[in-house]
Amino acid sequence: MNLQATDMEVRAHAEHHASLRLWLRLLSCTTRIEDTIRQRLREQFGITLPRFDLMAQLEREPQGLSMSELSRRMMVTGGNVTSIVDQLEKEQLVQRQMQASDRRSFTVSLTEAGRTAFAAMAQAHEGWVVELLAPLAANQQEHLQALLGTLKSSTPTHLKEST
Amino acid sequence: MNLQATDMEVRAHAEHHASLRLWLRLLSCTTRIEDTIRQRLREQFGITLPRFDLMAQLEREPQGLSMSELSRRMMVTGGNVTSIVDQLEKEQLVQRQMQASDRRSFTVSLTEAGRTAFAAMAQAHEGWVVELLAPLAANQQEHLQALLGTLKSSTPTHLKEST
DNA sequence: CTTCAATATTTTAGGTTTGAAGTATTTCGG
DNA sequence: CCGAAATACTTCAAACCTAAAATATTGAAG
Repeated sequence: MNLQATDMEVRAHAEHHASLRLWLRLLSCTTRIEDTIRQRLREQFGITLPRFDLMAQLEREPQGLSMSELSRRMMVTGGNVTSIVDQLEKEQLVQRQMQASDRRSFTVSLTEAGRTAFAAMAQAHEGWVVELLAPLAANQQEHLQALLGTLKSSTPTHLKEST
Repeated sequence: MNLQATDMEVRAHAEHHASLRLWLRLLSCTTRIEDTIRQRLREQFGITLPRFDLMAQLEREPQGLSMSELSRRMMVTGGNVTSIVDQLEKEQLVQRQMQASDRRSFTVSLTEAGRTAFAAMAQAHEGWVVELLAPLAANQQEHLQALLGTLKSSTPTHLKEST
C-alpha cells in the first residue's frame, strides 16, 4: 500500500465520520424544533402534533383527501392514519364522505368546526416556526433550503413531499 | 399606512412562508433518512432504531451511563429509557450495575455480547449514513453542518447533543 | 361471467413515546 | 437529628407508529 492510498483511506474515514456527525446534528435540530412545537400545541391548544399535521394536510385540499393519499403525504402507515382520523372524527373536526364511484374509498375533509379551529392553530404554528428558525438570517435559510433540496432529490423516493 | 410599510409587510409574509417551507423540508429530509435506516436495521439486524440508538450511546461510554444521562442524550423521557433498557437487558445486550455511592442510581453498559453485536451494526449504519448523505459533496456537507450549528446554538436548549 | 390480481381501508400485535403520578433515596437547612 | 425539597428511577394510561394479516371492492383476463 503506497502513501497515496493511505491518504485516501484516511480522508475517506474522516469524511465518513463527518457524515455521521452531520446526520446526528440534522436529527437533533429537527427533534428539538419538533418537540417545542409539540409541547406548545399541547399546552396552548390541547392537540397533538400528528392530529395537527393531518388537519394541515386537509386544510390545503378543501375537496378532501383519501386515506391512502393522507398516508402518503404524512409519510406514515395507513393503519396510523385510520386511528388519527377516528380520533378527529369523534371530535367532529373532520368527516368521512363516501364516494359514489368507488365503495372501497372515501374522502376525509375538515368540518366547519375543524376549519375554524385549525385557522387559529396554524397562525400560532407559523409564528413558532419563524421564531425557531430565526437564528438563521433569510439568506442562510435560502441556502439551507437549497442544500436540503439537493439532499431530498436524490434520496430513495419513498414518499412525496407536499410542498 | 404608507408604501414602505406595505412593502415590509409583504416581505415579512413572504419570509414567514419561506420559513414554513424550510421547516417542512427539514422535517421530510430527516424523516426519510430515518425511515430508511429504521427499515434496514430491522431487515438486516432484526433490531429497532431506538434500541440501536441506546446501544450507540453506551458504546461511546465504556464505563456506562445512568438512566437520566441516557434520557438526556437520547432526548426522550425517562420512562421511555426504562422500557428500552428492559428489553435490551432481557436480550442480554446491556446490563444494569448498582452503584455503591447512590442506591437510587445505577449505570447501564453494554455486555460483551452487546459490544460484539453493536460493532457489526454500527459499521453498516455508518455506511448507510454516508450513502444517504452522498447527494451532497463534502464541502456542501460542511456548509450544512455549519448552518445547522447556527440553528442549534440558539434553539431552546432542552437537551444536549453528545457530539 | 368468473376468477384472480390489484387497490383501499381496517384490524391486530408489538414497540415506542409522552406526561404525569408514584416510590425510594439523598441532601440540606434548621 | 428531622423534615422538606430535590433527585433517580419506575409505573401508568393514552396516543402514536409500524409491519403484517384480514376484509371488501374493483378491474381485467380468459
